[in-house]
Amino acid sequence: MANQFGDKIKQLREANHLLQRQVASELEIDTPMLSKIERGDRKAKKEQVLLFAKLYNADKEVLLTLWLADQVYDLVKDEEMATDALKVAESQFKYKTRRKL
Amino acid sequence: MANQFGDKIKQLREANHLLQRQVASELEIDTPMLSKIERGDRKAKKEQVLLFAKLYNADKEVLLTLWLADQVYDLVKDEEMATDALKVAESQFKYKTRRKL
DNA sequence: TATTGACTTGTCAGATATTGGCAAATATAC
DNA sequence: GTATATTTGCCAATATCTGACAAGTCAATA
Repeated sequence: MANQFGDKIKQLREANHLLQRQVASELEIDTPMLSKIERGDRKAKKEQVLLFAKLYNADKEVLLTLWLADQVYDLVKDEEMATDALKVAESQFKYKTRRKL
Repeated sequence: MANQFGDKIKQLREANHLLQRQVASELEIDTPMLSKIERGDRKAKKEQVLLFAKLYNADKEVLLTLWLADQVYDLVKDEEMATDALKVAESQFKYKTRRKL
C-alpha cells in the first residue's frame, strides 16, 4: 500500500508521544496490526481513520483524504494510463455531483 | 460499477454490427458475461479490454483509460473527500514517475 | 551480554468478495 | 405467435482480505 496515510499517523503518534501499544488499545486492535497500518501493510478502516483523527487531535478531512488517496494510488500505480484515468474519474465525479444539486 | 467503459464498448459493438454472441465467442466468455460487462455489472479483465480494442478497431489507450477510470470512480464515489483524494493521488503519481527518470 | 520494551514480520484459519457459468426471464424482431 | 438477442438471478469454486498470534529484530541499559 502506498503510504502517505501511514507516514502521517506515525508522525502524529510520535508528536503526541504515544506508543503503539497505547494507540492500539484505544483502537481495539493489537500492536502488530497498528504497526502494519503505519507501515502501509494493511489498510485502516474508515472508522479507524476517524479514531486516529480524534486521538491525535488532527484534521479528519486531511486524514481521510490521505487514506483514500493511498487506495486510489494503489489501484492505478501500475497502469500506463493512470493519470489520464484519474482525470477522467475526476471529471465524472464532478459531473455527477453537479447533477445531484 | 460506474460505466463509461461499458457504454463505450456497447456503442462500438453496435457500430461494428456485431452481436454479443459473436463478440463473446471471440473473448471466450458467454453472452451473459458480456452483457454484464457492457452494463457495468462485471469488470472486464485488462486482457479483455485489449481484445475489445482489437475487435472493434478502437484505440486501446482510450479503452484502458475508461476501464481504469470506472474502477477509480467506484472506489471514491461515496467518499466526501473524493476529488481531493484524486488530486493527491495524481500528484503522488507524478512525483514517483518523475523520480524514476 | 542478558533483560526489557517497542516495534516488525510471518503465518494461518476464518470471513468476505469475486468469478465464471448455467438456467430462466425478458425484450426485440419477424 | 416463433425465433433470436439480451438480461437477470443464482450458485459453487476460487481468490482476496482480515484478525490474531507467535516469533522475530532492534535499541537501550542494567
